Amino acid sequence: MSVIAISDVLAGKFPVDKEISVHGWIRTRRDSKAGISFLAIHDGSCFDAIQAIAPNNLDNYQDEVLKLTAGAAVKVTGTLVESPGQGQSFEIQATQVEVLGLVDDPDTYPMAAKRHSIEFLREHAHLRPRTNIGGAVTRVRNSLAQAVHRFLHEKGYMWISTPLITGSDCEGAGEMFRVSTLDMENLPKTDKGDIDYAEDFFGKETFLTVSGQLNVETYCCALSKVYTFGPTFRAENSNTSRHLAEFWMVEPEIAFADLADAATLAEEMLKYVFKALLEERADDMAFFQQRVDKTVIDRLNAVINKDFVRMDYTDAIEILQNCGKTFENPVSWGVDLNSEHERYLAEEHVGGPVVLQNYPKDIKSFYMRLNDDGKTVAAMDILAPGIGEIIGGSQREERLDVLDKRMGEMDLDPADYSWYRDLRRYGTVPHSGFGLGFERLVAYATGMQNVRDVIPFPRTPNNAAY
RNA sequence: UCCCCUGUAGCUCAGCUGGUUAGAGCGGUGGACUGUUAAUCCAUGUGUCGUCUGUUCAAAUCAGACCAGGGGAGCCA
Repeated sequence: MSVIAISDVLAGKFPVDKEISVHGWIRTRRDSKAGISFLAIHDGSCFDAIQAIAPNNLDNYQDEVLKLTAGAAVKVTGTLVESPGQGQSFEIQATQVEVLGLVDDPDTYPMAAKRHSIEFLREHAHLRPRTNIGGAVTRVRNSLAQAVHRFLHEKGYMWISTPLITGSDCEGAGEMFRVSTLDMENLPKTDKGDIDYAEDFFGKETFLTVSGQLNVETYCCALSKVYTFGPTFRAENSNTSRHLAEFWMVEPEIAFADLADAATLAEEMLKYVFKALLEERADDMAFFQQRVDKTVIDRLNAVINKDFVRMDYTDAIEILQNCGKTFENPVSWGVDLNSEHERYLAEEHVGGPVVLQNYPKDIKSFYMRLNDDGKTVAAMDILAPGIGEIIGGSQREERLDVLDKRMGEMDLDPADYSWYRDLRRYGTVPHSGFGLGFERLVAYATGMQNVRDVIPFPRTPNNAAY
């Protein structure tokens, strides 16, 4: 039989006075001496639970219905009716309440019908999705992911499945996790006494990817408009509310495009996905507005309706130097901006997302295109109020001689990048792209303060439970 | 990795200038009441006081180490 979603029932997609069945988990049970019990049942399909009325003449009323507690699983069959009570439009007059699974110890069931701290929920990641906040985050995350794919698909971008296991130890974006099948208790050694990775699964050292960018550039230089959207891994010892060891990243790559094209695509994408979110998940967003961040909906609407400010790094330095504020870290041309600087620019000076671009070459990666001034590269960061850097991107260096020179300056061995260099040897073209940290996007869109609470099973230093 | 804060009942916390049987709210359980909305009212509290070591006649309370969580910083997405 097909299972009916509670979201469809509450949306009025089923005729009243007809029999239906719903499946789900009990949120609360309230008993009335009028001879009925009220069951609030949720199935995750929407924010709201549906109310079922269980009369005390059900066969299993005493033995089972009265034992239902938060978290128990049920199938309820009955007549869909318009609710005479306040707070819901429809409810089910149950003729049958089938108990699929009770909670064996309600006293210690972690997700009791009460407020919990966000940290407590995080430590019960397997039960967290049953809560209002866990369900809402999950639905918003899904809505945003689908909107990202839809937006890029409609724009003609092709989704490229770049590898998670990489043989290049030089992706240049942080510490990497090693992938190996060697016996760590008994490592094979070469004559020189080093670990012999020729004995390893791939016959060489391999790692989990820190970015799909270098790989997706190869497909960009063949299919023109491409993107990756998948997990990435960084073995950095980062303990912040903005970093994960395993996180998801959206990385579009556009051929025949400059930095401004990439910034435009990023801006259009953010506007598109936030608009889709507000339309698709009004119920969840109302919850976040009420309980998590009073400004979240206004903030998203501001992003949708305002043009992003674009600002050169050089101008940003001037603004920071002349703003009259004293920063812990002094500002001068050539320094990398700190959180406090980025926050001032996005939150106070602009009051919205800002595209910072054309950074000094010395603080950016080798593959970013050198500008004509010889001092800066065509790189951009999009800074969002409250969360900081949400997007990082650049125009890629397409000139082989300049690329080689930059690699030389940064002590990188061109031999390690032979296939990447080939793209510049065989029909090279200007191209640009960016990376969007998906968890940061979800955090920004919900008002959640910590990316660990917007990914189902967060991976952070010392934490890989579940 | 660095700085700061925290770790007491299923959960959120109080207690901590060391001193008899460690408390409250919520949850749960029992009852009352009610077409109820995490309802209301009454009753119900034996928990390695994060772990280990030390100081002391005496440690939840003081000290040290360690572990865990949070906030900030750095790295970045």
